[in-house]
Amino acid sequence: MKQLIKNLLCDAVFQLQQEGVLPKDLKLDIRVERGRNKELGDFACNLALVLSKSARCKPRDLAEKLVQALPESASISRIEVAGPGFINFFMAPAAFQKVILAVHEAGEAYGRSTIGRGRRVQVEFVSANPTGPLHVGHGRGAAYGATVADLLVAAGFEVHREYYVNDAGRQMNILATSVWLRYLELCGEEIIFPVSGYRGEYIRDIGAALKNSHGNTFLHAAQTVMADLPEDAIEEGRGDKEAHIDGLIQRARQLLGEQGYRTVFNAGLESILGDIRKDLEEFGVVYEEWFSERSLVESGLVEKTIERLKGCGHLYEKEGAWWFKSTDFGDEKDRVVVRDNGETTYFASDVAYHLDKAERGYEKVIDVWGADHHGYVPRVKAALAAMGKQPDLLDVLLVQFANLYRDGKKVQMSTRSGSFVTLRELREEVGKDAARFFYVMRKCEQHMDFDLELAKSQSNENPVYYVQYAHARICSVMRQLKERELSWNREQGEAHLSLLTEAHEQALMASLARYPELLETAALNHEPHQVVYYLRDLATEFHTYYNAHQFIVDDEKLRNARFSLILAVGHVLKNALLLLGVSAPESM
RNA sequence: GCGCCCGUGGCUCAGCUGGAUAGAGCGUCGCCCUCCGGAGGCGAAGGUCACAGGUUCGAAUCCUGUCGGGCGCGCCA
Repeated sequence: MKQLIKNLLCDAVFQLQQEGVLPKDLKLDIRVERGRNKELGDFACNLALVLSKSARCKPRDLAEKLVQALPESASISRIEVAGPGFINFFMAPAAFQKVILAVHEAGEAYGRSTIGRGRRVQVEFVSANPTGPLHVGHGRGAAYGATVADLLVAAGFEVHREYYVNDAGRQMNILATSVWLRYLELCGEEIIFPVSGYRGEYIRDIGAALKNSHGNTFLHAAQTVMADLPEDAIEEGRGDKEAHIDGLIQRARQLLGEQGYRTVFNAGLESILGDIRKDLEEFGVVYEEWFSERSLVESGLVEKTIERLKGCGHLYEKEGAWWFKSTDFGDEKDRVVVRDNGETTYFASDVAYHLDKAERGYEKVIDVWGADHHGYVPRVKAALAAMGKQPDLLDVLLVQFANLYRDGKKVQMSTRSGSFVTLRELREEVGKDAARFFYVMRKCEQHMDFDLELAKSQSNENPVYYVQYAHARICSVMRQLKERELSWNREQGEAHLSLLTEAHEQALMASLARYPELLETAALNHEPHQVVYYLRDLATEFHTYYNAHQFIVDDEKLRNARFSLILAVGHVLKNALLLLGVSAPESM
């Protein structure tokens, strides 16, 4: 409908250009908007205000001329000039009625578009270190990233969802060592667990599994393990916990050998990654690819990338380390890629990873990161630029933290004390539907307060239930129809849509017509929250209609027409809910 | 100190990329089924859009500054 109006306006502008009212060299960007309220029409256009300068006449006068020049259209019943020079369009009722046909025709595909024209987009999200279970902070990134990806699919893009697995580097070695130490404990050794180790209960479980599968293969006496290590910082102001843990890692490698160490390491990695995978799957989040950092290192791609940067003269050596001159590309300081001990940094892997992404031929690469990583954006873009890639290829979407509230009080969380709420616990407490819905309710750059009580409450305060209830209610009415031994006659209903003249019915049809546009903007702007707001609006309009009118009426034609409408509403509610990863129950 | 994000009714947030009287939900108050699920609906009260300038026909929206909150500024990942 928008497009129709745009076309008409385009014709009008062309005609005025012929008449010399408007200059010929216009850069046209015709914007058609939905009217704020019924009196201002269904659509409005500010074209006259925008063009008044180049036409050298008052906006209102130009608006009148444009209206005169507009071709006739059966879809439009009335056109008005209002306010400072807006052109308001009132659609003919029949134009909205067609929407119902479109919904039934397209079914689950209604609202989807081809605007993406099959262009390939990569979306990387969550990518949490596999050193422990996902917590509620990751949950928001998961829900947001998954929904953005699904929205892009709905908009006709070809989407590649990816999880970057940080399975290389120091943190993973700390994990492997932690697992080994717990294993040793289970073998009866007395271990003083390092301050910097991973202390979660799940590490013990992995250690136990390791003992089950490998017996005493990795057993070494505690004295041997702990001998001559830098002192740990168990007490305040003494020792060096970092040096201690690094010493332990070295010791593990020594005593276990390459083979054995790898086995312990993989036991930890696979267990935790498997858990994360399952967790996300249960959350309705799936990936095309789990991309391993280790594979990047082992394939030599990291090294190649460093050589490439060196070759371009973007690296220099200082104090034994190799630095990337990211300040040449807008970063605030240069970054180390190879440490003085010869190891490459996490950043080096990430540069290689993003180079790889850039060379895979995506139209767009989207990274969803926690907002605490925002300082990281300039250096990655700098690296892309240095390697001759378009930095704009990469869009980094930063997701702010979510604070949990219980009984009006903030739930304190800290990784250090291990007192963080996991995503799994959240799902178990409030359910997948509420969690997915609540997470995308706010735009991503907005700090979010996640009210646990509200998410759990089965009442009108809970927006998830409110929307789901609308869907269930429609299904219920349908069941009711059958109980009265009636059925919906689609053909008759669609033949008599002109009977839908009530204001509530008009409003619903207008909302259904708006859905495709909504999906499009939500997808292109990466704004799932738009869908949430739309859902609530549509549900409200339906509930209002429900309270005001009977659907199961004696007049057969009207009844079928009304069912055509509410079933269309049901379809759209379901489509939108599923897009958010929320179920659309038939009864509650 | 520097950088990024945020600041809209008591609370939580929208506001369609500069438009016509700033909107929802919750909470508060008052109403509505002998009728398809009251997990619903209708109505009322409640706002200097943090503050001060600027850009223009027009600013909650763009620019500058101030104040307040969050986050980040490692040869950690």
